[in-house]
Amino acid sequence: MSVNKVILVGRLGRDPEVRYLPNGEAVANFGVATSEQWKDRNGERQERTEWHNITMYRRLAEIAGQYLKKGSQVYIEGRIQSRKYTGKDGVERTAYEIIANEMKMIGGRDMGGSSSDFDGGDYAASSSASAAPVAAASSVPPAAPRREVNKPAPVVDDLDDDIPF
Amino acid sequence: MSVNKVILVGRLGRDPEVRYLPNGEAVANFGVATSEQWKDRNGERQERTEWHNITMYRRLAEIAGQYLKKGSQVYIEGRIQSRKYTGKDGVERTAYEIIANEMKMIGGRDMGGSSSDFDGGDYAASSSASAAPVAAASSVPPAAPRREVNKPAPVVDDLDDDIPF
Amino acid sequence: MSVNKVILVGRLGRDPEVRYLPNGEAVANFGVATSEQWKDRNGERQERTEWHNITMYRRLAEIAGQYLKKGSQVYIEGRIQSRKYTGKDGVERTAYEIIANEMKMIGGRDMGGSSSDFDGGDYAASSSASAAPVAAASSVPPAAPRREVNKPAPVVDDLDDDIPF
Amino acid sequence: MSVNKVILVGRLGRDPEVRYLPNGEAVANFGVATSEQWKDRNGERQERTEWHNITMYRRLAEIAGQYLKKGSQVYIEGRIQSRKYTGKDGVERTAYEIIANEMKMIGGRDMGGSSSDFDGGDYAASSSASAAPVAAASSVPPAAPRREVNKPAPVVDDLDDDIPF
DNA sequence: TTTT
DNA sequence: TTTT
Repeated sequence: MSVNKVILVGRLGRDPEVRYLPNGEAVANFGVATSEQWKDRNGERQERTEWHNITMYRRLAEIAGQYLKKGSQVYIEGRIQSRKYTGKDGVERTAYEIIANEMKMIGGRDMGGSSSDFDGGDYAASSSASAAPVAAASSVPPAAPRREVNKPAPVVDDLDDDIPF
Repeated sequence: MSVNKVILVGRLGRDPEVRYLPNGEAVANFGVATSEQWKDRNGERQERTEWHNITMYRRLAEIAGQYLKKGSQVYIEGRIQSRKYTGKDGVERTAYEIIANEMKMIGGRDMGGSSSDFDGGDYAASSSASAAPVAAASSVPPAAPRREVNKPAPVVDDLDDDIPF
Repeated sequence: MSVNKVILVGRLGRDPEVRYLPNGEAVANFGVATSEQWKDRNGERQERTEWHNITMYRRLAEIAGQYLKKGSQVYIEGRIQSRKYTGKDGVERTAYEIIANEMKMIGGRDMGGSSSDFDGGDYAASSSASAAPVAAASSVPPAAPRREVNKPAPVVDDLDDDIPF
Repeated sequence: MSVNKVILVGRLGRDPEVRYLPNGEAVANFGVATSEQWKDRNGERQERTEWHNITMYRRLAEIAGQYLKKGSQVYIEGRIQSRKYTGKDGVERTAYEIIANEMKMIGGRDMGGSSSDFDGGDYAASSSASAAPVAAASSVPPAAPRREVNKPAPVVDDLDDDIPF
């Protein structure tokens, strides 16, 4: 028995990148920034920003592609997952990402999200999605040449690229 | 405004490693395993274990050093923090760790933890600890040659080693 | 957009009480204790126990009925929900309960739970369960004369009793 | 060992009510609404709103009094606590409230909160506050005749009123 | 009592 | 790469 839970509230650095697995399942990737402020011992205001790589599958991925935009503020629940990969430089590294199983749009108004088609909402991964991790390949982030996003999202044959995030 | 929160329940893979910063502050590092089970599309039982690198400071670090052992089951609350470092091979990598601000011992009994001196308990990082991240150096995990643990923990002069975790 | 999330780790005060709605859906009710200890300003050790009324539906309810027992340690995730009811004394009161959507058995071994048939596990409410609250009546806790539990659980016609929890 | 944690994101129904204990400690009370939407079996859109009674102490209470307003969107972390009281009608009831130990203002802009003096921020209860529950009396909500709020908050002699929330 |  |  164990628990591996992450709760984030932050903003997207870019529009989500949505891709499709050979079996038709959608996969969305995007970064979410959280930042903390504090005063150091000299009383100086400090800030530190952390970028979280988010991965969503299926319906959640599709919703992200439709409604989330660069700058959108989101509440995300998920789990931490690490993954080994070999970079173009032939070096093995470990990437970590948050596999989301729940997402809620925050703040609403129109920052990142056209209020005309949508005004806030919350979504959960299908039960099976949350229980059954998809094959490793599916959680590999987009390759070097970025493609169009939120558009006629291309069906890709192989997500097994060598560059993470 | 943002939220960066992690909740874990899992077991330690080793005894915690406790070190001391030049200013006398304790820093504890240890790994916690969480695992998930699921059935794949062929109905085969699958399991995946994730190892989380935990970092604790100050009082929480000292308590970890005193009461946690390899195999101990713990509840941990903290935040995700990443950190760039250059390995011995000269390659730059990013490590992620969980900076804990709360810890509770679970299950008790005698698996990992002598019930004679202690029977469960919960601890929170001092408010300032949670608000003010210590200098980056302090969150660097132990160097290659492992030292004694939970013992007359040595005061180290420099935590700026080049190997993470 | 809003978030209403509760995370509990505690022990059951009794075996779960499982009942069935007219439509065949299972409903489980049980109390979980959490306690906090602290030292008051006189340095005296204080303790306070809180009892949480847990409600589970469907598969989660059935699993609770099968595997949870008085004394079992559980991790529960859910939401807070209040409910007005009128007691036998004709007085209206408000009860609050935790509608669980995830449950994990902790600690294992044999305290509350026969390790022969089971060794820990985690369960999530079906997506629809979490999305669609059942009619108010279904969340009403068992009436005064306690019935058999974890057994050939009786199909009840009406859960609209007037005593909460 | 146990965990009793609540995470809420919602909006204040009214300005916080801040009072002071005889010892000078501030206590803030306010309601936060969370709501869930779902479609029932007839495909009809349903909504249910839950009101959570929030209690904050000390610095957190003062910050709430200063920066939170009716309509403000907040992230709150705390624990569930119940409390018995006898109403004016002589009937004993149990009230539940969320004792907050962390609060973050969300969304910013000017809905509920003058962006001139403040633009988002996060606050944690002092460590001692979170560890040591204040005397029961202190968590009793405001009595019938509402007093001024967010103003020269009066020092009250006794919070032992008989009406909760 | 909030908000969309 | 976000935002205040």
